[in-house]
Amino acid sequence: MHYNPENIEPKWRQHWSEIKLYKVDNKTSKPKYYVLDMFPYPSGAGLHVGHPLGYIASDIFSRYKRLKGFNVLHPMGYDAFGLPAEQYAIQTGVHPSKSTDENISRYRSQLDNIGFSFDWDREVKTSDPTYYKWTQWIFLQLYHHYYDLTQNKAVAIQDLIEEFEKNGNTLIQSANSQESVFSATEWKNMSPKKKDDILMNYRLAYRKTGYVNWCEALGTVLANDEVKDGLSERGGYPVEKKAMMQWSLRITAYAERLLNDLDTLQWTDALKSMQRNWIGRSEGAQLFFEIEGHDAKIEIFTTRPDTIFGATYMVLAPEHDLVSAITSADQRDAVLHYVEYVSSRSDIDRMAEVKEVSGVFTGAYAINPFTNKKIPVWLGEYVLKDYGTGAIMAVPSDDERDQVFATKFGLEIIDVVDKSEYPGATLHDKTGKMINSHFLNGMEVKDAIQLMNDKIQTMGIGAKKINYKLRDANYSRQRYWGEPFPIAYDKDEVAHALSADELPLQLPDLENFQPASGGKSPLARAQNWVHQIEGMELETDTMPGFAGSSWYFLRYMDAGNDHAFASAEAIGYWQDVDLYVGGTEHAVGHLMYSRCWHKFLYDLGLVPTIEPFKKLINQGMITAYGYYAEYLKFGHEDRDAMMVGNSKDVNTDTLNDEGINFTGVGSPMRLAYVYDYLDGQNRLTKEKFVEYHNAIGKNFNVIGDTSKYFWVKDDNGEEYFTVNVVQEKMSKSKHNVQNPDEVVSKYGADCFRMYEMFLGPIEQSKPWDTKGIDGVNRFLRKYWSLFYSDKDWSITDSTPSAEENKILHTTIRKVTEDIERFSFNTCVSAFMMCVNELKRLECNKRKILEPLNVLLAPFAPFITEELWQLLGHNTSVHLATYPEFDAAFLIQDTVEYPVCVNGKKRDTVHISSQLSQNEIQELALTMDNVKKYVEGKEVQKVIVVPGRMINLVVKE
RNA sequence: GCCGAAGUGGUGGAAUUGGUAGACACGCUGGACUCAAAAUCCAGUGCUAGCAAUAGUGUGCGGGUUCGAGUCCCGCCUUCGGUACCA
Repeated sequence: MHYNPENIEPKWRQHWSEIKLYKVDNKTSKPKYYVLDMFPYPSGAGLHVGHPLGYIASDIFSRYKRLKGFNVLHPMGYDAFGLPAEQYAIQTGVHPSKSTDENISRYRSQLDNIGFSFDWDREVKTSDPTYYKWTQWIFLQLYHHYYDLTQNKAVAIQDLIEEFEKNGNTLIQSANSQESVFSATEWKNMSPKKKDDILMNYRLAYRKTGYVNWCEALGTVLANDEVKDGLSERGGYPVEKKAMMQWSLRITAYAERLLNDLDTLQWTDALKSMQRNWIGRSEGAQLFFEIEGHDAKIEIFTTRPDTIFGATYMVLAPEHDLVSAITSADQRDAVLHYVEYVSSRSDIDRMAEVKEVSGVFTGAYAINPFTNKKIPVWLGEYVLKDYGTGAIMAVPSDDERDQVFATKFGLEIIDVVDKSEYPGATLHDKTGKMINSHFLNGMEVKDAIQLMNDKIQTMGIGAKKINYKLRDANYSRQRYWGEPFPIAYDKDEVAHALSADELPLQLPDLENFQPASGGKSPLARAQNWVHQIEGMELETDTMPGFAGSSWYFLRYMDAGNDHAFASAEAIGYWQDVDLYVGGTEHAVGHLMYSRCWHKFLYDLGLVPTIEPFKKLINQGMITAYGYYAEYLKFGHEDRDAMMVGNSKDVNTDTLNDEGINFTGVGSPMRLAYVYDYLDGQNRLTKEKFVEYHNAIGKNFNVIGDTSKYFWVKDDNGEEYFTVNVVQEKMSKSKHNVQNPDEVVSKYGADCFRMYEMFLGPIEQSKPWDTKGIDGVNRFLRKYWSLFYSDKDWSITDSTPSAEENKILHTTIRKVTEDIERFSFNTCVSAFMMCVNELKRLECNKRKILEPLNVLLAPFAPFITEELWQLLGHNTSVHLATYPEFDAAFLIQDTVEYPVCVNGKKRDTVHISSQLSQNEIQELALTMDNVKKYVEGKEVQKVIVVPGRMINLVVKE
């Protein structure tokens, strides 16, 4: 019998599903282990070969843990709310729930095909009302709580109201955005609207003004993703920042805990440092500057109060609240113009721009509280509204960006730190001696900072403060396909929460998914839905993508529960995620939000752990090759202005002779599926281009008219242009999605699984290529042939030789170690070496092959199950016991040593492992090849690394 | 710009703690089997020179530490991910 996955795999797939082999119980005496994959967004392109990379790794680990005797929770579900389904609905009229369900069923069949050990009874779908009921419920808890800094946890808003009734807000220590102070009496006399406004400033889920990308021409709010260079990606219309009342989550209340608890996690240092930098804690001083002729003060935050004598101007973010109030009449036009310009710029553009700074003078002057000098107040796009206070004191002598700004606009620069005693120190280093700074002169920077902090406090112009780069999360989206807020507003715009028994608040059915007028969510079109509560209007915005994904790992513990997001018993048993596998693209966003929600639920006593994900592995992306031809621009009346070719090929001298100017490069043109038409140097010849265009290119908007292209002639007179090959994300729009089904139908799921692992380290990104898959396929057939010689079953019960045992136990050790460190590619190599060697020995012994079969089962679940049954078992190999490693089989009596002279290998020698270092040394010196290099020279030193190598240090 | 990661043969990659660079595969070359092909098996394969033994050289670039550096340090380059409304 020959290995034939087409026969084996469907049979076991069906059998395992029938007997619910992977069903997991919440009650068992076994130790628990929770392995989680980041759940996918079910896109219309289907699952591509990149998705399963992490799933296969986690599946191998889950199966390994099961064989080791753990009760393993390994679930899967769908992050089903999202923008693409809504856009598809706008284009086609197909309801997002319908397209999402279709995509999900496709994903499901693709996942099933690969043989994962998911317990599908625990599947979750974030867009399911039985799921988002609990997303809404958690939102309500956030709404009903504030963060108490004395207890350092979330506390019920009711307690806060009682405190206000007793003391106003004079005593309470909390995370808030309330600016004014009020007494108990004042509180009691406030209108319900006023009370609601104040409570909003304390709630963990609260409303404030936020900025969105507004596209007037499309009448809609755009995601950052949909904006390119200040224009909408669709249509190329102008986009500007627009202020809107938005829900926010007060994640900043948890900043300190999010930072400190990173230390308890087994995550990579890279990931932790990304999170630390994202939180961006800095200690400094809050400081108020008076403005000449105005009552308002400018609040700034600085980590360098010591440099205040060098603060020669101030910069406000163009969106700063004070801008319109302080702008002088003669600067008004310039300021308005500048604010309009900046509103078209993304935060990334604003931060990334270093060469060309921009700014405008407001006409106002602030007073430097220490020099009492008038300093001009400018606007600059490099100051962001949401970072710090949205205003800075600029010290051009000690900050690079301030320096560039001051130089450009001719602003005064005063040196305040002398770094001459610290050669090599940069502006970023907090070192040096203070100069030109009155009472600070001669002090070290560190001491000066401390002194200034105290001084600011005693002068009453500010205070020591800790600032975080982390910002409160914007939680509103003007979209249809997301969780509705369980919030209704009365006629005074006072927010009222729905009660828990009114949940889920379901999405209304719609036929038109276009945004409603004024950039409102499509929900505003469902007027009956909006007004379903007498005298109230429901919130029409929906929650963002991260809402449902911030707690889904808890739902898997008890997926069907209708009384709680999960029962206390289930959560008590499963506790937290032991191993989380997912992409680095989620390194900050999703992981930060999940950690925050988890800590909030911890404060409420609903989860027992302070962190949700103990250990985390980042899987790399599988990318695809993309092929591009550059658009070249020419200036010549006889030719079209745009041609396609490659700027590398353009000889500008020749062009100029012909009277054609090469004027630059436009955005490149994608040549989908062009691979088969390229030659070895990635050149596309004119002849091949025509073939390509007729067969494929014309379907992908590739221009067919060859005269529009810039052709280069090679020595043989062949005309061509060069195609650039790049690695890029797989996506439907790029037509580069590789479907795993195709690979599975050709080679089988076992082969697909092992090949994905064989491609390389799990955490590395790599392009998809099936070039090497034959090697894995050969391995599986070779493995099968150990059990079958030709047609006949050949397993015997005879006793294994020492060599056979050594091969087996070497493999057990290697594979086990490598699974534990998530190095699955080297596991596959180890299996290959093992099978190569057993094949060489014609080994067909049960005592070797049976344990090997269990060892291989997590990687190749189908072939091992088939062979397990043929070996005479009547329960699944996946319920077997992991083979034990026995070191006794690996004892070696000789060791092979490389012998090096001055670090270069000159010979190797086999030495008994019993020999002493001295004996080894003497032996090495007698070797012919060594003598050659040592002769006539002085041997200064002999280094023997036991079991590793011998090095002779020789001097001329 | 800022934060994080990666860069090793023609290709994917291995080298776990500073100790034989290129394991395991793909591809390629030659051979066996075959009427032929597929499959399978055997041998070779970093680069340069040489019939060969062998020598030199070699882990993105430039320096450094060390008996010894792919691995550690300093300075760069390129690519990828994130940058707060893609998921």
